[in-house]
Amino acid sequence: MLEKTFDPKSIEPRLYAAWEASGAFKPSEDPNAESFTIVIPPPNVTGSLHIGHALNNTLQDVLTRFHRMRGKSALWLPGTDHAGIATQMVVERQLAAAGNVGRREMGREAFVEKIWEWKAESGGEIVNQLRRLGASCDWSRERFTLDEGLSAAVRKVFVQLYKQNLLYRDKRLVNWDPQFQTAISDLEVEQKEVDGAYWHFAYRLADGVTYQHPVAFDEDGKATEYETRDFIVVATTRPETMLGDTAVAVHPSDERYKDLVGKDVVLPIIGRRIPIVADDYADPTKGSGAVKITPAHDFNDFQVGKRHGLAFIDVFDERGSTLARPKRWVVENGKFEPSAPLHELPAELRNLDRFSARKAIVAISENEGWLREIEKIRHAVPHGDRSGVVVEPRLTDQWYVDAHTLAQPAIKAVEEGATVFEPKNWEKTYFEWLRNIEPWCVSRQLWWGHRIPVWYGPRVVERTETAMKLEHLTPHMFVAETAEEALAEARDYYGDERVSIPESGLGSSESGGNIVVLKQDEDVLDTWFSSALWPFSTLGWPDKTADLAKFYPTNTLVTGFDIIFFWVARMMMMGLHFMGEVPFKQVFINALVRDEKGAKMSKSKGNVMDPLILIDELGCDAVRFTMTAMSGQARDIKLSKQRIEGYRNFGTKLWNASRFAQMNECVRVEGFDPSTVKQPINKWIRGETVKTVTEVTRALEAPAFSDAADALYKFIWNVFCDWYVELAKPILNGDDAEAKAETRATAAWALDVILKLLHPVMPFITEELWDKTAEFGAPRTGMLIVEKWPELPDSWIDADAEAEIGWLVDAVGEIRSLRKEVNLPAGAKPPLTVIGANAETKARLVRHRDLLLTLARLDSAREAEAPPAGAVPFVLGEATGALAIAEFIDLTAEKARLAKEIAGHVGEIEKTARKLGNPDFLARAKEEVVAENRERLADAEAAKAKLEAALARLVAVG
RNA sequence: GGGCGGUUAGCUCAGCGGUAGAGCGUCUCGUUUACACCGAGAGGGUCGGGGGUUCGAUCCCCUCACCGCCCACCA
Repeated sequence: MLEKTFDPKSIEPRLYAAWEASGAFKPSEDPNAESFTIVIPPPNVTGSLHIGHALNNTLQDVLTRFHRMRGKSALWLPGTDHAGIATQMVVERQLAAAGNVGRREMGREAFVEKIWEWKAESGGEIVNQLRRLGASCDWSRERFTLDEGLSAAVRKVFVQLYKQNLLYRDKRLVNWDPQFQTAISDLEVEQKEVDGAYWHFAYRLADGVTYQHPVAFDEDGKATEYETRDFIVVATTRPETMLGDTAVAVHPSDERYKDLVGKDVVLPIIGRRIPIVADDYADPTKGSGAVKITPAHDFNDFQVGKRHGLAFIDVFDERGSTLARPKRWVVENGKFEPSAPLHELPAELRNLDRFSARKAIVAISENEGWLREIEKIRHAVPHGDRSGVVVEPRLTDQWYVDAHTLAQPAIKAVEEGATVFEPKNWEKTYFEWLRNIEPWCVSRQLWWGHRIPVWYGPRVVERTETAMKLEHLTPHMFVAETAEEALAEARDYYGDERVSIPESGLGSSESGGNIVVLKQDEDVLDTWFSSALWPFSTLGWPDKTADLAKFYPTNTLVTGFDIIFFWVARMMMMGLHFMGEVPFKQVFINALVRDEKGAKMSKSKGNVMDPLILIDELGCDAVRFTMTAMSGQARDIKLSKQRIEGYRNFGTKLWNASRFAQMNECVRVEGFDPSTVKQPINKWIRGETVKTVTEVTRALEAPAFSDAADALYKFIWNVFCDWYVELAKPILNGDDAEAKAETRATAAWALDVILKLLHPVMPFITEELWDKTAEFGAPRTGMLIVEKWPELPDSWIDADAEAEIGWLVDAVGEIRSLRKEVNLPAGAKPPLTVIGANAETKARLVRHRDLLLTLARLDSAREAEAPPAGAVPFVLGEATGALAIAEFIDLTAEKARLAKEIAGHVGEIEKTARKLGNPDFLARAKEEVVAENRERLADAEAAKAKLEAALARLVAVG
């Protein structure tokens, strides 16, 4: 016998182990089976399962289990992401906490080794947590983005893109994170509103130049008063960069400064002369109309600097602290050339962090009298999304991917429907970003990641037969998939064997024996560079593997909208470029889980709900059902524990229905054919089951997860438990052996279908019941996880049975409702009389007398010509039902009840009649709608007549 | 500044052209041997405001208000 409740805690680990051991998670080898593939959005190795993962992975598992049961060769490919910055950060923090020396003191090799150690110890945590969620991933295919295979794929992609001119090295401004001391991409920059100010500075004009500047205006905005100025006012939000100013720009059409273009100003503090240039970038309506230009510290100024051939002066080091000697570049022939710094910073401004430098410069400006005004403002300032510190635009050499070129096929594929987003409106977001895409900076100055496969050696500038002249300042690059290949290329380039790569142990290590020593690029690649290859690198690319042939392109990608740019778009670009086919046919965008107040869950807010704790408390199935039910198409999900409890109860309900079946010997009958059943309730539940199979199948195909959850919930609870089980009781307790046997078999059959349909969403409880119910009846041939998905014929829906059971359900409902309204004690069992019944109703009354008596708690049910005295009437189809409850009736209350009900019908009659009286409605509305309204009117009138007759009798008696 | 969502019962959300739905919560009743993690019943909404299209609008269009998110920019 089943226990009274389901105990998830003891069952989940056992079943999961059994599934895994059975090989059920592996795709079937059946060569005729169509494939169904999902690649997991690889969680960070540092991560632990949060509620967003729970949602995302539940949906993937529902799909995988569904398609597996449908006979597909279903592969859900799992893995984790090395997550460059995040992991490096975590390990660095741990080392510090353990009192270790810092990463720099430790050195690159030792530090990376530490990370690997850490990964081996605790990196797999999230993978075990996915198991707790019931994820039916094929763990034998698990991948990690830094695996040798995936690393080879990364190198191949890098080299190919380079050779195709789609990847290049360039010096330009990047978003620099001074905390991590690395470049980051545009996407990793977050704009945050902060309090700031415009500092208005007066820069003195050189050579004693003066001009007339308007200071008062009339109503039309015309200047009425001028003052003579020997300075020009510029405003800035970043005073600390002024030491790198190389110009002041004014708009070419700005009358105020027309005569100053071409003149110089003297940069305060330093005393350096910088030109006033005319450039459209300067906006005459903003500030003073003149803007200081710092080409090495601002993206707009960078462009201005290039247009005017200005020098680029970088005043900060990699930490964002002031340099003693600012670095200076000039552009020659379109290339940045280092150039000698023109000056040093005054001693008191050296080696200050950005924020101290700002304070110091503002203080100086105030003391020296060139600070004109401080205007407080609130403005958006770029921050590193990981570090949270203010990002610094910085002039560095980095590797860039020509995203614009790669984006075009990715745009086209979605336009043409090769890949479809669900919900579709996310395509707009996708297009918007891809159509305005900027070059993608893929190099990172980190240690944890894929090392850039580029080696540098000196450039040959002159070659004679006996000697060559080498130049080291602008090195030659050897871009190759391996050190060996780079070495070979280099030997070819130098025409000499005496080349080595010491860190790879390649080439002669004899000191002095080499004429050239190559050095590999220090940087690593953006984590998303390797993630972009995920759908094919995990399947074995660049090798032409069987997996790749079978499982690419994948079917559905399930992910959050927050990584459409980071990941989805980039996989599209890389997949199309290297595979020639989209990486997935459908992108299902799931919502973001928020707390019950709608706030994003975050550790700092302390509102996180830990899915593992919820699984412990309420069971995995309950959490999964909640995720499935709430994954509608809204943008965010507000999760509350109560909701999960509700679905835990749902599981218990099913458990108890099975228990009921067991107690009543509803065991599976081998070879049972539902099409042969005779009992109306069995025909009816058979049809309801078919409808549910159809609906759940449709919903999971779409996928429309919440529709599936909804259909399952309603069928199992409101149809099977609330009605079928109740309707079956009299037969199961009765003497009709044949009907009893049929009902037992039908109940067992329907439950089996339920278990199958519910399995993708609630795998544990269904598998457990599948197993337990096999202890009786016919044995199972295998586990539910690999059971065939039900396919039932529509012909099993029986309209007559449906109508008949519908009538019964209505009758019971009417009587129950009535009993409450007249406050009939629960124990009272009045007789029911039905007046004016047609032949069918009379027959039903006989057939279902037992059920009516039980479910509506009646003493008797019979058909009669006239109602007994003191009976309370209700409408029952074409007939009138009456409960003889004279002793309980409050005559006044009963009159009021009838009057209220009649009024309801009158209202409806008026409304419907008005509609039907409208010639336009009759002429233009659809026929069915008109017919429906006519019927509604007739029904309402009939009901009203019956109740009026009853009321008349009541008045006569009273 | 550009874009995308949202505004429906106390709460969380479905519905998206033909008489307003669910779950939870609330209220009433219930020892009917599957289940109190239950059963039965009830109450509760001028579907954010205003226009328009239509025979008919919660649903389509316009507009306003508020809330949320994304992108871009601001010397």
